Amino acid sequence: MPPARVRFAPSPTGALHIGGVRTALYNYLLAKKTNGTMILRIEDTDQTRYVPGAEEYILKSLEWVGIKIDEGVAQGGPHAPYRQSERKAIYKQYAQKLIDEGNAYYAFDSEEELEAMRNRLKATGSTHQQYSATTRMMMDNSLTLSKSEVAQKLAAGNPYVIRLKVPDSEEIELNDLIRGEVKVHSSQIDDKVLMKSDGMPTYHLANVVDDYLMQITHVIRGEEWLPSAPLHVLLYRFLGWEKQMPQFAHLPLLLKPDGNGKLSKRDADKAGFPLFPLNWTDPNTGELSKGFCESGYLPDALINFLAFLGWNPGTEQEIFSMHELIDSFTVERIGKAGARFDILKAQWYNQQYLKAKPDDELAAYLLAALPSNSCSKEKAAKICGVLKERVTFTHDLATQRASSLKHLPNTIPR
RNA sequence: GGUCCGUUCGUCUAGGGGUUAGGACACCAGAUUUUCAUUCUGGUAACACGGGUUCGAUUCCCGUACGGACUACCA
Repeated sequence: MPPARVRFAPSPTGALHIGGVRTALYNYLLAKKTNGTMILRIEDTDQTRYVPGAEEYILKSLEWVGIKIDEGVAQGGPHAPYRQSERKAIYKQYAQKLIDEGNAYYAFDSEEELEAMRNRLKATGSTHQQYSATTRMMMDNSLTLSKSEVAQKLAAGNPYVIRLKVPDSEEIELNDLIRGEVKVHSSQIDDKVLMKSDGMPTYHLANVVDDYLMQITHVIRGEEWLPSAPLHVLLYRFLGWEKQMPQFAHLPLLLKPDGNGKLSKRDADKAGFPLFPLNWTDPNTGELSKGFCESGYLPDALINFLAFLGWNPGTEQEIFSMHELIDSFTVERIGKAGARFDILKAQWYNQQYLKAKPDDELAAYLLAALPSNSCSKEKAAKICGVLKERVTFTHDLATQRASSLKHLPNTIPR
């Protein structure tokens, strides 16, 4: 397989969800498997949702779990900048091209007008209330306005968005590596906003432009993007990039441990397990969310557990180092169905990894929990050597000490 | 509501037209361990339902049910 160029493209709106870590992991595994490149791109086109510190948090989290970035905001690369807010001019240019070639148009409708349109449609019993081929000619845009009216509005600085002109009747097909052929009729897709009135692109435009420019070969992302994938196919076509279009792989979602639905912060809190790699304090609410790291999980155990949520090697081996994962990974073996998040299994993995760790490595965890200089390195390693058989979390090394030690042979230091 | 996606033990999953449907977590029982933990052995437990196709379907096709995602100037 030729070297893959893949990207993980989170938006800095808060802590990195564990599902995002898995998405990053699968991307990383494919990159390393093919001797390819792992790219980190920050999708910060929504200024209203920007959360300070989130980008640094994402970087630190990926580093902690052992996902190394080849190109990205921190290390740069041939396609810099890797932050979308710094690439505004690029998107504008392609949006213009789409307009010039008749594949996109200016729309001046206010929020109230859009709302009114939806209500009107709803009243007639229409199944979907969309800005689309059936409604666009009733709206305030460069398709309905004369050339001079449009020029005038533009010159006057009236707020506008740029919308994609979706063909009214056409079957759009795409081949997903996980799901096979997926077909969607263009009448089901609305005239998505490509450029917002603040001059920023939406995800749809930015993602297609960047993936093309950065020569991405595989787009591995969450299933929530599957419905809009045909729209992206349309964009590749209109931009003349169909031949360079990356291959798509839409990952099944991580589900709640009990019942159904997307795994959320709330479920994690309820069940008493972390949902983020590292501790995260929301800068707005001041609320602290626990991380796997601070909860006593080892990064390689977490990775092993996560890899197996939706993927398996087809053998009966359960314990895989990152290196082994890279060796045996293929996108073809990713499952189609969502996987429930079973924290008990994560704990089992953690215990297995803890047991397998060298004593002196474990000693660092114990020492960190003890008052400084209260215990020598050698002594700590010895204690860990005995304790590691009976603990699940790194912090158990310190807390289990007193209660367990009295049952142990006298040969080890107290 | 509409569109799309999905469905094998409680959970993660292997498998695939003819199998005792395999493994792991969890659970239960026993053994080892001066208690606990570890370890070992064994056990309970699954092809959502209905129609086709076929000599034969859990596996292929079509429906149904159920679940999920999407349906923003959010990603």
